[in-house]
Amino acid sequence: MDSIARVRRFNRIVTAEVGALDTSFLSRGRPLGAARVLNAIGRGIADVAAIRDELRLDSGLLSRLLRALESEHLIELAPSPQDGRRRTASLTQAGRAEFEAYEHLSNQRATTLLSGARDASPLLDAMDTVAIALGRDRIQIADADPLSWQATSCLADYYGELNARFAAGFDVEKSRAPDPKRLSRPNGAFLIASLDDIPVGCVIVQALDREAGVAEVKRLWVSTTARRQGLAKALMDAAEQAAREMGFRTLRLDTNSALPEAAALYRRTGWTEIEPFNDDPYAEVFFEKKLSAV
Amino acid sequence: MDSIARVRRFNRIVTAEVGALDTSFLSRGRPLGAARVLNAIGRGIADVAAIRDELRLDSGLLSRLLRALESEHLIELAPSPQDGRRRTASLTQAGRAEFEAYEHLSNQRATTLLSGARDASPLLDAMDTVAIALGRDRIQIADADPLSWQATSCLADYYGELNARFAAGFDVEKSRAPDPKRLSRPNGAFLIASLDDIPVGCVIVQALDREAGVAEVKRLWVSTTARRQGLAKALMDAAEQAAREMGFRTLRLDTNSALPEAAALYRRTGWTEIEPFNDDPYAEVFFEKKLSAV
DNA sequence: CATAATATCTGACTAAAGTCAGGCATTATG
DNA sequence: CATAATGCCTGACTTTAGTCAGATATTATG
Repeated sequence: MDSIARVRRFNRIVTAEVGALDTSFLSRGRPLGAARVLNAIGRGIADVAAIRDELRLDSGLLSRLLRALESEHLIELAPSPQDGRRRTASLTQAGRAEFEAYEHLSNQRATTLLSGARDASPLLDAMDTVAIALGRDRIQIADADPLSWQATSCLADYYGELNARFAAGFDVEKSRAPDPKRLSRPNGAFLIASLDDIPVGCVIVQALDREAGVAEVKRLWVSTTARRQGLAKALMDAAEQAAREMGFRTLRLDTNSALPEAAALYRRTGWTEIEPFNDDPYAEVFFEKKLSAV
Repeated sequence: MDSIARVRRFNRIVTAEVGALDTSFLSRGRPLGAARVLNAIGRGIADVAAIRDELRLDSGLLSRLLRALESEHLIELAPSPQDGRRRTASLTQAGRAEFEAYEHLSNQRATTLLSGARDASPLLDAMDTVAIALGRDRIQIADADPLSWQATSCLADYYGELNARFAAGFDVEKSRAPDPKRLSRPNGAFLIASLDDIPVGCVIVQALDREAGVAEVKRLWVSTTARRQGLAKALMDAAEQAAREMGFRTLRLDTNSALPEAAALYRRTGWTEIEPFNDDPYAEVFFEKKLSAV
């Protein structure tokens, strides 16, 4: 079937649905513009310039919207302490309550949408796939706390996938699990790719031999909903960059033949196969890459 | 991860994308409202009341938008022949060209959107899944021409799935393929469930023994992107209804143990297992259902 | 310290969208 | 056939969104 027709059907149907989203923004008797500004402030966007940037509003228009919210006693405006020309907006108590009311409406809408399906998870996966494909350009890779929920959730998904892919399953206990304490710079890093705070992939860099300048790359994972977009490559590039920044000159990694696309990526990007450098029961193939200078 | 957060991320990202859709509607220097009306008329929505209904416009507002399009010589308005109070809109030649220009922009946008992905098909499947879940209530089941592209595409997908599911594959040639000539009422029917003209499932009813009032149900198929929403049940209900309307009192069908969810549905909905009634090589289990009166 | 640059606000606009009470034909109904 | 109902139109509004040229206050810079 024609793929353009499919995209357009998607647009048509989702436009109608998103129109309903606007009504939830309108249902509290406030114009859309004012509701959007209140929302941005509630989400922590405080500087007037930042709001203008986020919502792409004209300076004059935003000024008036802010005054309207101020006269409703929902927000307060104060000059920025750093720069007296700038102004910073914050929610009053009433404003916080109003913001929460909008949040509640949005959550309700999301719940209603899911409640129709007998099993929501294929729908959620499909939504993730679409959102990630459309928001591709906004995916950011950054250092993360290895104990954060984002990191934990990435690892859980990674282990789940290995368990499904390996003929004999995967048991974290048998594997050389990364030590959170060794995952902060300059000894290592837990890098997470995320879209709007939701993780879509990760990779770990961890010192193997500090003196020799050797580090190891582990836990390269990309969400099933974010694949085929070059994200694994971007994560590996970020890992190499992080390793260079921490002063490592050589990277090593091990992998398993049940993950052929990973090995293909390594071979494609300058890694060469080497002799085993550990006795991890799940490690079958070993790679090394010499890093060029920063 | 929190499913509500996932739905809201989807909404956020898709809203931005759909905003871009508006710009394509605006890029021809016509207000959005007028462009939407032109579009509706181009899509065949002719009656003024129908346009009002489709676009949820106020009678006065639409009247003005129509006049604006008329003064641009893009549309013509004429009283309806059936009812002199009603008016019917149609595109002039210039209007048709303008409509096509909008169509071209929309198609281009769809193409751009797809061009980012290395492999568009997971994205397209995800879009279908989302669109079908959101448009669930608008799915309609109707008789179709067995030679139409919709019917052909349903059967092709059905055969493809059997081929993937059966250990030994599936060869249409070996199966008792339905005869298009026997698929029009009162001898049979090819029912298709579709959303916005795009097929999402099908089922066939075909006479087995006219005198005895026995018909057969075949080719029950639901698109992978439309499953778990009760569509198979709706198609079977429609098939039973069609059979009743054509005067059949008994329905039979055969199925294969590689399709356990189908057999489960039949058992759940009043079908009972019977002795084989044909020698189709792919038929392993046979069912029958007596139809109650209309 | 004068001047330029920056950040926001104000006033005076316009365009687009939407609302609503009536008006005028046309059609349905007792 | 008179009356009611229907379908659309008109005029007179309001609200929302958006634009833009200054005004004002503050901060940076030579």
